[in-house]
Amino acid sequence: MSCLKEQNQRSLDNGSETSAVYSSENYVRHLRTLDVNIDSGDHTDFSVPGVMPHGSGGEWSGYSREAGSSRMDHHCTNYRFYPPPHDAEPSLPQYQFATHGDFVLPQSSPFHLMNPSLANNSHLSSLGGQWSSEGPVHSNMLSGEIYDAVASICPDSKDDHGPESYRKQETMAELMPQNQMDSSQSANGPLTVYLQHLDHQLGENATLLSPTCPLLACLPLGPTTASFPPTIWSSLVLLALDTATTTCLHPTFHSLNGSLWDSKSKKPCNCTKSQCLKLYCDCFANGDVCSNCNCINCCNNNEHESERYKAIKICLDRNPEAFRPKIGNGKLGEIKGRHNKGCNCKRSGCLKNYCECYEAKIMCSSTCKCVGCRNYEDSPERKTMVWDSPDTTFYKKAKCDKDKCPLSCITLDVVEATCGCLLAQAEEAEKEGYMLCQAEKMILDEFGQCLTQIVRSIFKSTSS
DNA sequence: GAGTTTGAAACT
DNA sequence: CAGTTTCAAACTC
Repeated sequence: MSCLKEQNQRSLDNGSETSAVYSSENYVRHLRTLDVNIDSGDHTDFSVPGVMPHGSGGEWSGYSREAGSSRMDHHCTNYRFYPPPHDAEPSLPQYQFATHGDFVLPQSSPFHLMNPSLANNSHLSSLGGQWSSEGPVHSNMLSGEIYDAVASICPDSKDDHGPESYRKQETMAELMPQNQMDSSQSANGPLTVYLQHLDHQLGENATLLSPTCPLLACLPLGPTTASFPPTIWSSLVLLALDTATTTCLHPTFHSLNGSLWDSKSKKPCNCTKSQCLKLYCDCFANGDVCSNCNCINCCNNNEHESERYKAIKICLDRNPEAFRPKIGNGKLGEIKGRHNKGCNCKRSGCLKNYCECYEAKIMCSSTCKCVGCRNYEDSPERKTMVWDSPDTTFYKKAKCDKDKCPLSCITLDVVEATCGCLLAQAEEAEKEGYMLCQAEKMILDEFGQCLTQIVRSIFKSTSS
């Protein structure tokens, strides 16, 4: 525990990019090496050491200690992560050290947490390292991994976690005594209320984890897994979500409770046919709701939450990285980045704003598949570009924007490290058998300490 | 401002 | 996965 905390602390201190991760994607990658088909159609379920399937209609296939094999049951779409049994020797090459670039957690997007497919793919991680038999190490997590990590803390992987127990599992609201629920809501603040409101809005049409309360249902709650108080789980997840959504993971993101960014500065869209619910719409693609736009039949607003979330889910199902910023960050301190996907320009020479690289004021890279590109380092045309000099508007603007937003130092690493600290605190509280209120206080205290350090860093960076 | 061009996203 | 269609922004006149 202390090691974990130290590690996260280091990450907070220096924003290290590499840290220990036991993630679902690593697990899935490993499964691929075992020729286990985990991407067969709409229904994906698998059963492997340490993984607890859950969902409706699925037969619990469990972990075969004898064979150590994986079996597919194509009935449900969800799975859960649990630490592998202590007596299960890691027969697999294990993997812990993962690096990744930036990712995006769309504004008010519970789907990242709810949709395990996000954890199945995307974000390449390097392999290597050792299996952590004592459970997962939570650090440097992606949003999907936060879900997995939260689920994986639960040390209880007994056989009584079959589908039946999950089917019978009540939602948090049903599970908790009313007084606890109330205090939980007030403690978790508007985000909880908002998400519950969303759950309610989605109702039976929701294609998420639970027909009743999708977000809350993704938590490992239930009569037989109650070793951890429900409010802790919810606090952790919601806190992680809240933390992520209120930081600068994406420059255009707005927090649920208000905008860190001036939405008025957002460029208005002019969509006519997409209802602003497809990635054609820049607002939607950037995780923004439309405001002051010129769009027609817009559904990308708070009045159409349900449609909006369904659209988000469709996009994420199609491409888990759909809302990832197209321009990845460069190295620390650099202004320029790199187009994650690369452009495919054919006629513009990548010297017009049709080109996403050019539009982002960056050079094309090996990732691009453009034809006749003139947007490269030594291109004569590029050398005359207005944004090529540090004295140009672009550079001035970039610096200005950075100065304007001291929160830009809240990087993904910092968010992840914070989440890691909170999870570590939760683990410790559980281990020590603290009462619910004590555990909550510990986590909140930890969060306060994290925030203090972040604020210190901000003051440090802005004063220098 | 209307029409054209362009390339990303969506679809088949 | 490649080809085609749809879409909205960028561009031109």
